[in-house]
Amino acid sequence: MTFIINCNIFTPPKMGIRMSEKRNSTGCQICSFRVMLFNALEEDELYKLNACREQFLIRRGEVICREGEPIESIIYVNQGLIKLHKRVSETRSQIISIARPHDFVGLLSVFSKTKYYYSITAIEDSSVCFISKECILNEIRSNGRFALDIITRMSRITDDVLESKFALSSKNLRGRIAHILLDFADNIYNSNEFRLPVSRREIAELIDMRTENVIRIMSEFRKDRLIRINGHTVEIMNPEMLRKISSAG
Amino acid sequence: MTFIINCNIFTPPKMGIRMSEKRNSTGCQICSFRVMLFNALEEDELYKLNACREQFLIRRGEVICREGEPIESIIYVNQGLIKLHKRVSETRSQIISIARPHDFVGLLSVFSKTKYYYSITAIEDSSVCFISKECILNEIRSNGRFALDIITRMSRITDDVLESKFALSSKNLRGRIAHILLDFADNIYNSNEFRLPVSRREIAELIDMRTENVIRIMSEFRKDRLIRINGHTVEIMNPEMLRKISSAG
DNA sequence: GTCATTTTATGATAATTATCATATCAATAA
DNA sequence: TTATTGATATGATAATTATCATAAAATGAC
Repeated sequence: MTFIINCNIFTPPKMGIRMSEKRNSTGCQICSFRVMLFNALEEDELYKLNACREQFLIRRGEVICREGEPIESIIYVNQGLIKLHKRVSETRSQIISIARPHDFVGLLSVFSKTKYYYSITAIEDSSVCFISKECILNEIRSNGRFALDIITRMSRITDDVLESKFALSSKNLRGRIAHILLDFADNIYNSNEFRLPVSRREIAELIDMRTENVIRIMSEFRKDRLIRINGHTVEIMNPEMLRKISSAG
Repeated sequence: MTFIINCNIFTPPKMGIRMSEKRNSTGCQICSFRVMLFNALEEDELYKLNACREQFLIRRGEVICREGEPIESIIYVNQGLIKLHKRVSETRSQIISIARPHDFVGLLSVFSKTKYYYSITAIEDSSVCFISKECILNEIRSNGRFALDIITRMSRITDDVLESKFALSSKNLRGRIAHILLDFADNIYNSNEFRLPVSRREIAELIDMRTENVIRIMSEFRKDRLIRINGHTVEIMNPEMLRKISSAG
């Protein structure tokens, strides 16, 4: 519990699960983070890093870390979706990215900065691991294979954010909506039917649009039978056309 | 010369300078890349990495690497300015970033990808060092302090690109011009008077605008006495107002 | 279940930005 | 030096997007 004090987790009662059996093979199986590290670490290194790790259940809407807070952990998503977001003005925010299962939460700036320049909030009920940044830095210093693995994995996250951002900036509004719907379908849910985890406002914040226009264009897509909307569930009916709209954008 | 074959450098005659005296202290002084590494490497590691390095003079406008080419080097700028750019359509390109002296050229994707997803071109006559990616990866594997240094330095570049991109996307057109002029003044030239190294079209590609609007707004800023333009030289006459325009964006 | 707040939906209007057109100037190559 | 191309400049118009307004539906707290 030593590092968790510096991160504001609000909901009492805390539903944290302390991994009390550090060598328990049952724990080993259910924790994808541990599995992920398996290749780059020796058993004792795995043990050492695991000792710096805490796993928590986070409720939908809970703020995990706020902009300006010191970065003392690397956060990994076992389950759920997490948004990185930044306030732009009194009334506007941007969502930088959505971290999905088996992603690290955050960008590589966690290594070059001491404070978060964004906030982190759970979009849906999630299970995350907090790993002490200091422990990771120590491991990097003494294990180059681990260093490379971390660079590769975390740079992939940052790359995706960057590529998506550049792609979106050359699209018109319809192209952006098409892009984000296809992203959800192809990269998060692997299905053309999914429960949209974010509101129209959050979509707007993710793709740099006004909420009204998100609402409007999704209605239009529904009217044109490109998608079907039933409550929070969206089904893509015409993926080819959506792809065309996205790339023409 | 073994790794340079895989990167298209076109201009004959090649003005490359081969660092023939690998332990020559004169060479050590003029190469900022070598100075940069000093803290993280032992002498023999420095020697080893230096053996994988080639320094070149690149002419303004020369393409250093093209989108789709394999990534086999890490590129470092000793002198000059280098743009990372990507074609969006037949007629449109985006400039991802401009690398300045003492920067690495490229993003952290060089570690997670095998091919460049952007092209690299010299904006002005430049001196760059190509360091074999394989050598760097080997060094990372065996030297955690170096790994950490590389992560930190290269992630800073990627961070800057990301932060700038997000900042720009919430600004209007005037705010973007103000932002980029201040960026040149504060972060590249450290002076309110500088020779603009890029055309209006390139500025447009850098900040997601149409060329005509870049021209128009710079003319307007000149008419309003916020800047003075004389040939390629720009002088910021009213930095406070530019800052206000940039943040109001 | 009630109530307050937020979200979704739609219409109208205003502002911003892109596109098209024309002309002049500057840079480059032969 | 000359011809060509690209860059800069400006005007007019069209398209896109934001903003403002109103209303209905959904959500969350008590």
